[in-house]
Amino acid sequence: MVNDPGAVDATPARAPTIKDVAARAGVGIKTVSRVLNDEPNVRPEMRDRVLEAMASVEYRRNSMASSVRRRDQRTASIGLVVEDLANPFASQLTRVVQDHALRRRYLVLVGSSDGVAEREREIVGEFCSRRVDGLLVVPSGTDQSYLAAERERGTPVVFIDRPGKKITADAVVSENEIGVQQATEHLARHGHTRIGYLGDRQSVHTAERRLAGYRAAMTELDAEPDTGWVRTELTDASAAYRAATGMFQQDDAAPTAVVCGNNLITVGTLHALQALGLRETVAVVGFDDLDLADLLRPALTVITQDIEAIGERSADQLFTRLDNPGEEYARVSVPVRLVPRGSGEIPPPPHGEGE
Amino acid sequence: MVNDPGAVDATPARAPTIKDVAARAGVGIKTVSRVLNDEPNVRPEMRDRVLEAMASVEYRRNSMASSVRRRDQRTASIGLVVEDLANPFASQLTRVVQDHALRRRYLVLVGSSDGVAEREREIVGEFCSRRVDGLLVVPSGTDQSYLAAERERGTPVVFIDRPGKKITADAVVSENEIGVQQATEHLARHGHTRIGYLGDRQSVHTAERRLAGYRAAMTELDAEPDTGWVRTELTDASAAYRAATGMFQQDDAAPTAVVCGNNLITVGTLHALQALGLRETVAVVGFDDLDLADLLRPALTVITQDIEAIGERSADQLFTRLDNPGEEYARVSVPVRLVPRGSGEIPPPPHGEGE
DNA sequence: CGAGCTACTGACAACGTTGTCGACAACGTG
DNA sequence: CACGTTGTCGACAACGTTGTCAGTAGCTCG
Repeated sequence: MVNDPGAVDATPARAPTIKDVAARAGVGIKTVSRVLNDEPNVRPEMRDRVLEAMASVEYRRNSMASSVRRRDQRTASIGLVVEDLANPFASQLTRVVQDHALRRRYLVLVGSSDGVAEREREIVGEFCSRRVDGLLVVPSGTDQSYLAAERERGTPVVFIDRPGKKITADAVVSENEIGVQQATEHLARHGHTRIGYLGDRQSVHTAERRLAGYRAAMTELDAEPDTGWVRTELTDASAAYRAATGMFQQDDAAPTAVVCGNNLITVGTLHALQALGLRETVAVVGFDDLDLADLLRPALTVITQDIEAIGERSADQLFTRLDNPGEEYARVSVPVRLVPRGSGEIPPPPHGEGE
Repeated sequence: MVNDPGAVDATPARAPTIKDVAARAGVGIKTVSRVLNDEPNVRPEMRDRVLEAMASVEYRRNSMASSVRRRDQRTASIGLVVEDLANPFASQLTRVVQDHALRRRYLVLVGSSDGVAEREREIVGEFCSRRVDGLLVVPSGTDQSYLAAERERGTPVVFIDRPGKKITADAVVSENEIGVQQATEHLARHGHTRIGYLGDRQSVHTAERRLAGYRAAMTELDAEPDTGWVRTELTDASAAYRAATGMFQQDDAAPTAVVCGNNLITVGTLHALQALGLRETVAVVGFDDLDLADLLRPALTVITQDIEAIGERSADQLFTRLDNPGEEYARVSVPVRLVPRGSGEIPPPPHGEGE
């Protein structure tokens, strides 16, 4: 079918190379290369001839070939592995990282692991095969030791959102524990003692820290939580919906306030409260902001992570490590912020408390 | 495997090549290459030796070098240019495209143009310099003719969300006009005749189509809209907030329902209605879904784009064009869907209509 | 005038891979 | 046995670029 004689294919569809440019400008290929890389010792007249030739054939450097040949093999790209790019946290993070990388003329490759360890490895493998200069990873699963091999071969790694397991490396994390602790104390300050917590799988580092924050606050308040007030292992909104429904249907023992461990859980919980007609009765603080949080009634009180800072710090960390590899590994903590909007300031019902 | 923390610098941080693998396996480099590419005519015994050698040095193919040498220069990557990756529409689209690309073992590079034509060109240039096999572009500005050059050199282009200007090419777009027309008719069916419209810049193709849908519906309803009922050129939520505030403060001439041309405008409008205490009085239909739309009260009625379909169709379109370049350019229309949730079903106030 | 510099230029090797081709062995066929 | 065929393998060239180095011209300096 390719041998169709009728096919009009005058253009060989081949991209021009420095050879073409050199021929057209009547110079050697090295001179073209020099102009391309802004190297010194090129007569301005020559430079102009080359630039003109480049423009006339619409030359585009082949950066593949370039980085194969380069001494340092640098590709001016970094890889970012997130859980799910469709999640606002991930996409905003990606955007921030891209902007910071772009400032140094770096490109960012992104992949979604869906929280599956094997996918994470595949994506990392793919990135390394493209010889990214560094990796930013939101780690999943129980073992990131495989990254040590990549690091030894010259690809530094910075973990984001939670530290990698079975490996020491740079990490940029939010102050999860402090955030949830503050949220719980915030509810307590508004009169609550019966405070519940809904969280993700304890195997996820952030979830574990957040629950710890809740526990710390409760202990400090001398309010030993009822076992029915804490539910974990909630992996999505519908699981949270069911858990919240169960929690608030306990007639006598239901909490009067609840902290939600992440935004999916917040959404599920709000739906549950809506269905039970308790939206204006039960106080809610969510972890992670939501787009329309301030349009809800009552508007949603949240603990927000500083995504801007997380992205910036992790990109910076990676670039400094690229520049000087020998340094000690650092763990960077990024503060979180409580944003009161209404739902977290609902007082407990006036009638006497049980327990 | 190697748990020796004392062994430092045995490896000079150089990634192993097929040469290393070949030496270790005691075979020629070509045989390694054959194993790598699953080419036939390799004795199973040889294959095993090579695979073992690869594993023992943790070999990772250098796909840069590979695509430089390959006959077709294919890099197994495509470039996607969106307006802003932090926007849910863009990030969901990216996710869908990535999933579809991954199925064919393609990687997706993403860039945010911020709607700036020059940024778009820069990103496209960067992608082409990395020799992506194809481009998916949400076009900005008034001229995409520069892409013709890339196409002639073998990089096909598919436009998403709106067609490129000053160039004919494949495009995958939503049925914007029909969507807004249906939204307007939906409001009319619920008794409204005084229906307003808030839209983005008319220079944006989708915004232009959407306003056309509104106009078509209004004409069909014999309801010539008051000039105060249509505001365009709203570029962000705060502009929409001001426009909506102005629109609904016209005591006598205010509309009883409004269609919002995109999700930023919807957010601004909802804030304005909230501030004016009209949330439960004025009917609202938004274009594009919002994360918490169903948690609002009244829940938000929207026209949603089928992002899944858009991503899938555009990826498919690009891949078919990669496989057989000669085809006619196609414009694919993806249907939109009206999701009634409450805010679009609010009836007009009972007292007599003006006009 | 020659020696020694500096600025400039291009021929050529090299990067890690894939494409081409020829060598060689094992096989079936006549 | 001669012969072609098939399967297997590696030496080498080539991709588009950058690194090395030698060469040339023009200059200064003694």
